[in-house]
Amino acid sequence: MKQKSKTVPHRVRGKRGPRPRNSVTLKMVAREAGVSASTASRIINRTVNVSDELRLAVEAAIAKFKFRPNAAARGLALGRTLTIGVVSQAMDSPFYGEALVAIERRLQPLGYAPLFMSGNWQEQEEVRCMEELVNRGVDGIIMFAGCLGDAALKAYARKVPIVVTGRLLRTKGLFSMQVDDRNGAMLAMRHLLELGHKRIAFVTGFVNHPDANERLLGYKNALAAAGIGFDPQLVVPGDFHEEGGMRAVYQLMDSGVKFTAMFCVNDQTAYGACLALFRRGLGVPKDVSVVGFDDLPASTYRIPPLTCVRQSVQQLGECSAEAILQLIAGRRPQITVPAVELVVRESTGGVSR
Amino acid sequence: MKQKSKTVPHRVRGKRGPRPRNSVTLKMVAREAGVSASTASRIINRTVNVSDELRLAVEAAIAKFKFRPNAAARGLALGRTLTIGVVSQAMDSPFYGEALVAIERRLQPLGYAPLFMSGNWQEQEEVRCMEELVNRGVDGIIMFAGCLGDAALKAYARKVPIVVTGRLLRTKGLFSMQVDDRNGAMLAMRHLLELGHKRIAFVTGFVNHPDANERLLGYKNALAAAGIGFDPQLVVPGDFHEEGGMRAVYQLMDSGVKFTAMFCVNDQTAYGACLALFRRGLGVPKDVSVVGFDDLPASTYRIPPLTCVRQSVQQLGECSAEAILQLIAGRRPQITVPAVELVVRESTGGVSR
DNA sequence: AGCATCCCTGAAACCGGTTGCAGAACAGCC
DNA sequence: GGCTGTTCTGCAACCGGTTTCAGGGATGCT
Repeated sequence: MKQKSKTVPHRVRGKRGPRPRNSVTLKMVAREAGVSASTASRIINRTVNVSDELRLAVEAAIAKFKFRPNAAARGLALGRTLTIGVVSQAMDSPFYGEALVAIERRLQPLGYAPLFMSGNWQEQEEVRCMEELVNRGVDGIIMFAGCLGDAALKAYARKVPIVVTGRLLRTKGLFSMQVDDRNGAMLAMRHLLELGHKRIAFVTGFVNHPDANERLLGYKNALAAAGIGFDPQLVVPGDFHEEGGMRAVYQLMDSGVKFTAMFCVNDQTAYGACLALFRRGLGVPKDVSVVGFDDLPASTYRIPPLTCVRQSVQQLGECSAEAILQLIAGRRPQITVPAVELVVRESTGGVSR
Repeated sequence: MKQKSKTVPHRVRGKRGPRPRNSVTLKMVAREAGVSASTASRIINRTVNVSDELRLAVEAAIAKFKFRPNAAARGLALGRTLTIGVVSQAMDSPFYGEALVAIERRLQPLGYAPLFMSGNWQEQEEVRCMEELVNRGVDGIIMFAGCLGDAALKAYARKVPIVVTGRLLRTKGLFSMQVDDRNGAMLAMRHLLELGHKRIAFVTGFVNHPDANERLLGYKNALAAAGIGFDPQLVVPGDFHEEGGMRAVYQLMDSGVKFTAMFCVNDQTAYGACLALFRRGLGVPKDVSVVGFDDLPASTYRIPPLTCVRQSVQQLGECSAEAILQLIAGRRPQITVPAVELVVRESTGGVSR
């Protein structure tokens, strides 16, 4: 009768794998040092005390082979990948660049690496990013704004810690932070009002974008506080980019509305607005004062340098990195959101006509 | 006598691991579908033909559980992580942003995700990035410029495919591409010369930066071709940023050298130069013509819009992504480096004084 | 019927780490 | 010496996939 071979162990494969594995493994280091892999691992991670002799031997072997533990294996064993997913909307936007750098800098000394992905302001793409990040087993996710629904976000938060900006949300495993857009807008408006402007246009962003809405609210509040009536004709749509700013100016001027100042939903919009004014022969701030929002690095070097509301994107990045770390550590983040402030430069002046 | 317990199998641990593993595993899917993990794996990867019945069962189970394979485990088993490391110098630089987006877009449909890290123009940091990326087992690395030595780069290329820009190097597993800086500089200079400028300043970058050197060479060649003597006083150092451009203008003007046009090593330098000229009461292009290099998105919206040499950073990103994919596939990349071209806008004009 | 093939499928080895458990070595104390 | 405690170390299980190998069933051919 043929014997069942169930219990016969497999022959060890001679060589395998689609690609040559030329990297140094823990086992090789351990053998070189004359210890077992477990001991070597413990020495590397300082999990327990080990005799000096062995420790030195292992360290020597590590140095000799330039051994660096395989991140995938470690991630698999530990259930942590030392990776933080970061979903921004467009990495080429000067707005996000700063934040990403700040995150990277904060994370790097702790061994964490950021994995950046772009949502491009499309819910579907944001979902793709989130799924991908979860599959890759990131230890946490930082999400900048975005159109993903609150409910979906909360669902993800049950699988992995999440820090989100641009909205306020309370759930376990999620921390949200929002800059004070409304207050920022009021700072800008108060500045223009103090300069004597009464006809102030507002170039907004996409319809229903929360940031834009908040800033519009600040615009209205400031007008009301100054006793100036709200004129819907002075509010025109933009797209958060230069093009939108240009179109907005053309639309305003073509409609015949009078205005002596503009408050733009963000700096890029202001850049476009300035160019359109220039094209129509109007000077900034001689004929029209312009205020932006963000304080991008480039704003300092515009001609003229742009007056704007500063929200420190760098600080925002630092804070979100800090928050995700605390969330991962199981603590509830104690973070103060960076304040907005007005930076007066040379794109604003008194009323001249 | 006490029996040796070597052969007694360990008791299965009840629960372990520092964090709860709440994710769906292949095994769960397989059990649900009534097949083994091996079969499920094969179905997912389409490794072999499987009866329709089983395939449908497995697909149903996957859908039911929303199963997505754990990337770390897959990476460990396959030896590939579907991750491409990208070392840029500063992610907040508008220059790199575009390239990164292009890379992401090219890689995404293939399941690859880019892992971005910043070298900050420091050899030591670049080494850190490379080490980290290698440890993480990325399938390939794209490196933008940088100060890492050629020898070191070649050494890394023996462990992982590398695409590098900004230098020319030939080794196995490495592909390099360089935009034609010299030719670009000559385009810019020819334009200024044709406008009648004879006293043209050049604001360079860091000393010994290869790009800056190449562009300086183009500057000299163009002058020589036009029969104009080279005046070292017209060449001043910058730093590739706005600040450097400003300092350069001040230095030029304070030294009393006469010039009617400036060629700047990159757009950001030109922005700074324009601002400094503005500060000193000089108009662009009325008093001084300015040409940049890069054609950053912002250049279109400067006042006046900047004339510059365009190197399509986006194309550069696409090409490098394409190249690394081909390299990973074991082919030698067939890539044509994007050409440089002159984009004439409004920061250049005829000589007025 | 007898035998070689081919197609599917599952058990188990393997990727490269971490870690629970037990055993060895050694010290301290009665 | 005998016994208890520490401290250190190694075996082997485990993370969650992929893949080799062998075996069972169906089929083709003589």
